[in-house]
Amino acid sequence: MERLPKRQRHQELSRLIEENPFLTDRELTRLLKVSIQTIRLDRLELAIPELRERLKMMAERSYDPVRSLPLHEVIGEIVDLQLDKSGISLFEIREEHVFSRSGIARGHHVFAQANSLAVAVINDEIALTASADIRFIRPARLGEKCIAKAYVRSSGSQKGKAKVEVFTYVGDEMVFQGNFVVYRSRAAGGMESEGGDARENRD
Amino acid sequence: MERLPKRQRHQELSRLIEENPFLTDRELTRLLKVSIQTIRLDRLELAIPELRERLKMMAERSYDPVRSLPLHEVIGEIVDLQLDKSGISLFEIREEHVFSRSGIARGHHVFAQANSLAVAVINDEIALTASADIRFIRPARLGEKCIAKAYVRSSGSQKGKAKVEVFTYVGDEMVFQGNFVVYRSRAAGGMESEGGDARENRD
DNA sequence: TTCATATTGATACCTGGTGCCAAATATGGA
DNA sequence: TCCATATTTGGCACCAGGTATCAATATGAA
Repeated sequence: MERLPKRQRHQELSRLIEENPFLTDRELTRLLKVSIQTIRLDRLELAIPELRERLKMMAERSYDPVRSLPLHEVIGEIVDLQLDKSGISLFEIREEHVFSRSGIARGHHVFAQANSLAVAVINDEIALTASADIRFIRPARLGEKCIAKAYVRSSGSQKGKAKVEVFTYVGDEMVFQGNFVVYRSRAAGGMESEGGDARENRD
Repeated sequence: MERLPKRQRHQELSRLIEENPFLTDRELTRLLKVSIQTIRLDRLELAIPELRERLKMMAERSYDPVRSLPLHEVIGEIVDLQLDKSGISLFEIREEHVFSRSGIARGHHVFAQANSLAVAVINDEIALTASADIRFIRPARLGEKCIAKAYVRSSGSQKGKAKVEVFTYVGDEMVFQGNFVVYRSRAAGGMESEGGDARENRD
């Protein structure tokens, strides 16, 4: 029965569309040397939508305000949080975080994870980084999972500044260490801000 | 002649499509209470492409590997660069960078601009942030344009560590100040990396 | 009224498909 | 070899969301 050619074509078709979603069925006929009906049967079996649907999905994804604003979110996934005490977050170094030629993470991403966590761990309506003293112990590389641990060293309880120490590890190797001073305020005091902010660090 | 209704409709049409590019002409007829031909004449005059073209453009923009990985790029636009001496970059605080309730920029974005610039200003194949001592003088707010100025204080010429001082201003107010220590290396020395990286900070 | 601009209608045609049915063409096994 | 099944191809009607073009009406100002 030799089903392989068909399966191979399916693989090839999937690959082609994945690497260039802008291909029409007609263009695919030229690439795969089969009729346009076959292409369409194949797409049907593989549940690959037509060109226009693919473009629409891409447009929607890029238009989705949540997805299109990844920077807005807390960097890293917070897996443990004891307010005013400690917190842990995970962050995987992906393609978009590294220098492409070396696979080493750009420093601000590692910093962003630590900073997000330092702010999140403070139990107050407003929490803003005031200053930080940081060290990149060794580079974090593509694919590595960074575990950041934050400890509140002096909270000042209700107002003023809190000191938060953050250590980031890959496995048992420390890659980053930082001492953060975080402004905290329940009302519109401290710095020049108003509105509750600390809460949105926990979303 | 009362041309206003037409111009108003044009304005309204532009606004509607801008805020929802997924509208078909037929949906627009319902919103603007004119015939579909009028909608199409209007689009023609305003040079607004048809729905499918709009979706395709959006898909292409989001598919562009450079644009689709905004985190990968240097944060901020580098407007002046004298290698091993100084550099200036611009960065506008946008919706996606702030705490939504207060409109204050998350610290790591301001840091990212400074860090990107500190690394970019180093004229070497590899440049990685080793440590930094930073202060957030006052919060940067939505809509503000941050101007970061970096000065290389001690370059160590060929290898080792360089000190870079970065000051970020909004207008003439300083919002951030940081002292960066940047590893530099032409070969695979210094830290544990290889491959040329400094070059890609200038792309 | 008359003239110019705006708007609407109508029709043919386009791309990139879907859906369905039938025919042609492998392909493999008894 | 022949048959059954799988696979591929062809053909036709139809669809959305348009473009292009020509004609028919408003509408409003001089």
